[in-house]
Amino acid sequence: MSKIDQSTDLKIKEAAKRVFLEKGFGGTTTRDIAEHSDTNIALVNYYFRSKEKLFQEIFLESFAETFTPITRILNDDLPLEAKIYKLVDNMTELLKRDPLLPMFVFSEMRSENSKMCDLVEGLHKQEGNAFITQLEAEAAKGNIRKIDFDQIDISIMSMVIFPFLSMNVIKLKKNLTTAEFYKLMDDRKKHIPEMILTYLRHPG
Amino acid sequence: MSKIDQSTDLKIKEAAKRVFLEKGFGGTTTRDIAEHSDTNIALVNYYFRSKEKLFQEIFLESFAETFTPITRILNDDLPLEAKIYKLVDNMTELLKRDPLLPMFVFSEMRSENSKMCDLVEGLHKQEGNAFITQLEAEAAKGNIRKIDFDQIDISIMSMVIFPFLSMNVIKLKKNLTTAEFYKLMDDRKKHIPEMILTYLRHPG
DNA sequence: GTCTATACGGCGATAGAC
DNA sequence: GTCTATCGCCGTATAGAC
Repeated sequence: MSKIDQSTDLKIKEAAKRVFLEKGFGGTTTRDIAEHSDTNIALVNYYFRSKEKLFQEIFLESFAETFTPITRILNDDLPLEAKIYKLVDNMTELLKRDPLLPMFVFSEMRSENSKMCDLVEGLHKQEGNAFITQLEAEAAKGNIRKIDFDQIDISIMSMVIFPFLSMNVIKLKKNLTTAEFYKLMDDRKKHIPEMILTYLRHPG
Repeated sequence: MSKIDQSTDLKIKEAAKRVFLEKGFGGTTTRDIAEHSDTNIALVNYYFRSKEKLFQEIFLESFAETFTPITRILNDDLPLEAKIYKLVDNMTELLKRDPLLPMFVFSEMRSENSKMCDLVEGLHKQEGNAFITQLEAEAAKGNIRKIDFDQIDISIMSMVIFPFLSMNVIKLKKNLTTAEFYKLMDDRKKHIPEMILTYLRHPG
């Protein structure tokens, strides 16, 4: 289907996603969405009943879009080293395509009593974490040091995702163009796994 | 000065900061601020002329509050290992006191053409980075491996700050209370420097 | 399904009394 | 400096014609 004559509801949803990702729920108006989708306010409400409903739909999709690839790779049947390289590579590519995605998700979950927290809570009640299990198995075999592997989990996600959240600060501080920033992110595909693996393999 | 009878402008500013940090600019109303400061809308506008002006004042202070401690420690005259430990420790304590600070700063700078980006740009035009210089000196002496040290800079900040940005997601995923989460953050005061130093000292 | 017109409330901001 | 009352605008949402 061509981008021009796609169905109205899809046109609205895609425009809404763009605007919500940039400005968040509070900063976005239904008028914004109507204009960006080349429709009008009445149509937005016709298809999605309210700004709130439209937002929730997009938020949940964005949340899944952010975390499904991670979960999938973490549960893949791959040797530790390959898994870490693959995880960092895939996540980085995802974030390069959609750099505003994590800021959108996290900033809408900033408040502990945010509706989004409740919304997400229903989704994934501990869908298991094969990665932690795998690390523990390697540690039992004596291949890596034995530590609290939640820290490793958190550290990998931090090093991959945070630079995109703080993209504008980094660009200002280090005086980078967008292209240079992305180059730096590409270099991290080697840097991050090397750091993690060096640490894990080094005797505690 | 007691918290009860502090000056009106301060009362408003502190309340505004609390509300802005939780809900951002778009999610906050002048009425919110008036209620939380136990005053009224007229007074808010009397002291700060507009919601926008009040916000900018608070944003700039929050930005400084976030990055001044970092810059100060990075420019301290300390051996590498001690500097990294101190940096991680101080930052973690700052974030435990004020966990919403980084989300506030980064989410208001999410858009490349955000007014906040321009505002910040005027502040610190490359105030020098003694930390990178120090790393390069150590590398020249052969004490640590020679790499792009911007990556180290970014990785440390990521590992310290990101967990607080994603606090609510982590708490959901790992089923943690706030106290347990903070305990995890305390443990990172050892984990992060160990990871960084192990990597740096390991021959490339 | 799509549009125009409009209802209705909440928003930021100010006027004017005290 | 502080308050009440109010203005004018813009937000979401809907009614009703086509």
